[in-house]
Order: sequence, then structure tokens, then C-alpha cells
Amino acid sequence: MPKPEVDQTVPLQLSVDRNSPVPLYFQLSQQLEAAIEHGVLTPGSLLGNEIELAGRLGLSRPTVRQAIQSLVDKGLLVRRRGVGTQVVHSQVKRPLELSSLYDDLEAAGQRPATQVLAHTHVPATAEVAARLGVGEGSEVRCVERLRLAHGEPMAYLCNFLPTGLLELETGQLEATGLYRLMRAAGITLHSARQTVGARAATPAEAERLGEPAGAPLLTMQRITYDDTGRAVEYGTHTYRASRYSFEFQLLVRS
Amino acid sequence: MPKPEVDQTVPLQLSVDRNSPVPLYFQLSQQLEAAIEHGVLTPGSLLGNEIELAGRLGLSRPTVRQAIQSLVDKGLLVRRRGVGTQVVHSQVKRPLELSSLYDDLEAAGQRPATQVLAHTHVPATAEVAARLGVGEGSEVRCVERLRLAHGEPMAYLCNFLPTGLLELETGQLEATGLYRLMRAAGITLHSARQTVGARAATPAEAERLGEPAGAPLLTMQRITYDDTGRAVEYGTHTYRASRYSFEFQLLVRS
DNA sequence: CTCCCTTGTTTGTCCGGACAATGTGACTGC
DNA sequence: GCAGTCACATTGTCCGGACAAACAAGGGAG
Repeated sequence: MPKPEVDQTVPLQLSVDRNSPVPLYFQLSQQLEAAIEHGVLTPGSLLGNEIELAGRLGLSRPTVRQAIQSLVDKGLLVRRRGVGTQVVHSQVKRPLELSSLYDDLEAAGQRPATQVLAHTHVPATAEVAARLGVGEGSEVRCVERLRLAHGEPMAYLCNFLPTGLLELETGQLEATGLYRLMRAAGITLHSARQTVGARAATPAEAERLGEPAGAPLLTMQRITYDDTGRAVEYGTHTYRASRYSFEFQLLVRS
Repeated sequence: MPKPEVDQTVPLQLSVDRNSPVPLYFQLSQQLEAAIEHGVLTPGSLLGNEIELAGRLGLSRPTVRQAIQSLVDKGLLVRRRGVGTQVVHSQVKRPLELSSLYDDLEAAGQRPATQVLAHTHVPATAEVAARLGVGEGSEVRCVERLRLAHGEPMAYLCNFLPTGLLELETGQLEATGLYRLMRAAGITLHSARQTVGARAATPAEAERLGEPAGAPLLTMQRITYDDTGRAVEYGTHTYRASRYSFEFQLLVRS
């Protein structure tokens, strides 16, 4: 009785455009990713060896390897010496982007809205100064916002930014997310340090979010750095635990 | 007035052992990482161009690039065309490992302990079956544990595993973490899907964790997959929010 | 003095090849 | 029938070179 093994090598239509300015390895990796996404490359199927693949596409092996490697890093493929490269079974989404709540909600089709509660410049408290790496008492921008979805409060966001980093208008803050504005201002976000916890709501917080007093809240603190290592944002957020949770995918560091 | 720019090229003592079985690029990346860790390479300092570095070490440029690239992926270095490669300022730790609570506590010097509350085989409920990708009602291993630090309850852990995956003894579960046991059994963990939220403790939960009734709890659900895409573990954990929070570093996907 | 262009430096991409390490499967000897 | 061994397939590592693209700084024109 022949077992219907899924580990078959899949013939695949691939092509690259050498006149395109987009790198060849990137073209290839995108096509492979799309093929996986659309189920053309089924989980468990082998990709065919690199040498043959390179020959078929008219590329060199290093280029093909670079394409495959990027997908391995994303967790979509697994390589095994002596076996080949195969598609991972599990439904990997993406390993937790540095995303704003606004983008998350929008991606979920929730039509987010923002109320700017305060938008001022204040002297930095000791804590804020330490997080942002500025002098205590120096002036920082302070933004307090309420994020809504379907007209219901979802989260209360309090952010501090160094002054002079970018121009910010209240109107912009109500139309889109903070990260999008920062990226648009030419700031390249690089990394962030996050702490996620929970605690009971104070009466003021409960009132603000429309929760009963003492309700559990999900809290997040985040310091964001740009690629030069400067802290560009420090935020403390509180989410309605009854309506929001963090969901993300992790990859194991090889 | 000359500004004391930190962006200096740093002379560095590096060497590789060609007789070692460990890859050359890995030797180099480890030495560079150590130099950054120990502050020999200060934040903002340039690394010197790749060609010269390769020549100095007797390596080829691709090998040097591979070493540097791995550190760029870790977020320790930043490359800029026409400028060079420089060390990132911020204190990047690690971008959130697939770690067990046990390892986290041990790393923090908390001397973790485990009480195994239950260790049985049960028929899978619809939810567990869906998460693990097994048939509803088929037998799965169920482990309930209480994790303590300094004798105080920290978290209640409830895990489900497919049967036949590995041998597990209660004694082992009390001595170390589940992930360590799985790795020791030859299972290569690959990725995990996590959901983090918060809710109020039920009376039973409060009792178990030594919290007052209705206290906020931090909750985490996790499905872990191995490199073939099988789900190898599904767990629902509740943490005392007053004593525990998740902390992690994110990198921006280029 | 200011602005623009040129020039040089450095990384990004790509090639073609070579050998080593590892896992698979078939073959052979017992 | 079984186990050990050998050959094969495939990825891992490494080399040396070539050209393109982006950025910074210096020099020249206005």
C-alpha cells in the first residue's frame, strides 16, 4: 500500500527580470513566498535542490541561497542537509512587528479612531528622562490619546517624545498612528523594549475606558529606538482586557 | 570647537582558527559580539570596511559579510552604504526567545520550583484537539503545574501534549522546565503562537495563586510547533500580575 | 559665501567554483 | 532477515572577483 507522502518535489513556475531594479534574490524570495501563501507550495513539499533551481532560473547558487535563506529566517522554510528544503507546515504569520495599535486595528478591519486628550510640552519627570535619555526637567512632548474601535474605547495611550524630533499636529494624530507619522518624518525605527503586564483599573482609568472600577487592565510600556540608538518614544498604554489581547508569533533563534 | 565625535574606527584584535570545526564566519561574529558586549566596540563606533577587515584576518569578503550580517540581524550593528558599519547605541538584549518561564526565572536568579498538581492522560476537548491538530476525543497528555519563586506562587501552568511524543516523568517536571525536557528528547522547537491578555481571577484561581478574589491575572496561551510543523504543545498559563510581567525586545523587520 | 557637481569610499548584488559535512537509501555480508 | 557499510544527494562553508548604487566630502562656479 503506497503511502501518500506529501514530501514531493513541486514543479514551479518561476522567473526573474534582470532589467528590474529590484534584486534578483528578492524577486525570487517574493515569488516563493507568494507560492507558499497561495498554497502552490504545500506544507511539507520539497523545493528541489539549489543547484538545479539556480540552473533553471539562470541564476547562480549564492543568489538562490540568499533568497531561500531569507524565507528560512522568516520561518517559512526549513533546510536539512542531505534532504533538501521544505515548506513548514504550521501557519506562520509574522513574528511580531513593531506595529502601532492603530495599524493593528486597521488591519483587523476595525476602523480605529483617536481622541487626543492632551498634546503639550512638559518638563520630563525623572522616569521619563531616564527612559528617553534626556536631562531631567528638560522639555518633552507629551501626547495623551484615547483609541476607539467601533466607537468603543479600546485603550488609553500616553506617549513622550523628545522635542525637536518631528512636527506633530493634533489633526494628524487623530487621523493616523504615531509610528506612521514618525516614519513619514524620516525616522527609521529600529528596535523597541516592551513590558507587558496587568493590573486593576483605578477609578479614573475605569471611567476613561468605560470599565467598572477595579476591572483588569492590560498594560504595556514601550521605549522605541531609531537606528542610531536614540530613544525616540516612550509610551505607557493601558488596554481594556475584556476587548484586547496581544497576539504574536515567535521564532526560535538558531 | 571640535566636537568629540564617537564615530571613530576602532582597531580591534581579532583572529580565527582555521583548524577549528566551528565555521569561520561564526568565530568572527562571536568575537565581534563579545567585543560589543564588553564595550571594546563602543556604540556608534565604525567597524572598518569589509575589504580591509577581510584582508587583515585572511578571510574573504563574503565570509566577513556573513559574520557581520548575522549581527545586523540580531540588531547589534547597522550598515550604511558609503558610510560603513557601526555599533548600535541602544541596549539590545535579545528579541524574545521561545523561553520557558523556568529558564526566565532561573536566569533572573529566582531559584524556581515546580509543584506538579496533575499529570494524566485525558481525551482531548474540542478546543485542545483543534489547537494540537489531533482528533477530538483522542488521548492527550495533560500536565498541571504551579510555578514558585522564593516559595511564593508565581503562575499556574496547564499544558497539553500529543501522546507518544516523549516520555515524561513527574520527577523530571519538578526539576526543570518543559521546554528543556522536550529539547532533550530530540524535539527541535521551531515557532510558537502566543496570545497575552488579562482577566480577573476566579475564586479557584485566586486561591491557587494566593491572590485575593477578583485580582487581575496575566494570561498567556501558547501553541508550540516543531520544525516539521506539528503542534507539540498547547498551554494556557495564568500569572500573578502583581509579581510578573513579560519583557522583551523587538526588532523591526527590514 | 553658497550651491552644485565631481570624486572617492563603502556597502549591495551577483557570479562561478570548490570542498566538507550530513542525512538517506541501497547494497552487501552475516 | 538483519545489521553494518558504502555511495549518493543535498546543503554548509568558503573563496576571489566584478560591477552597481548610495552616501559623504571636497572642489569649483556663480
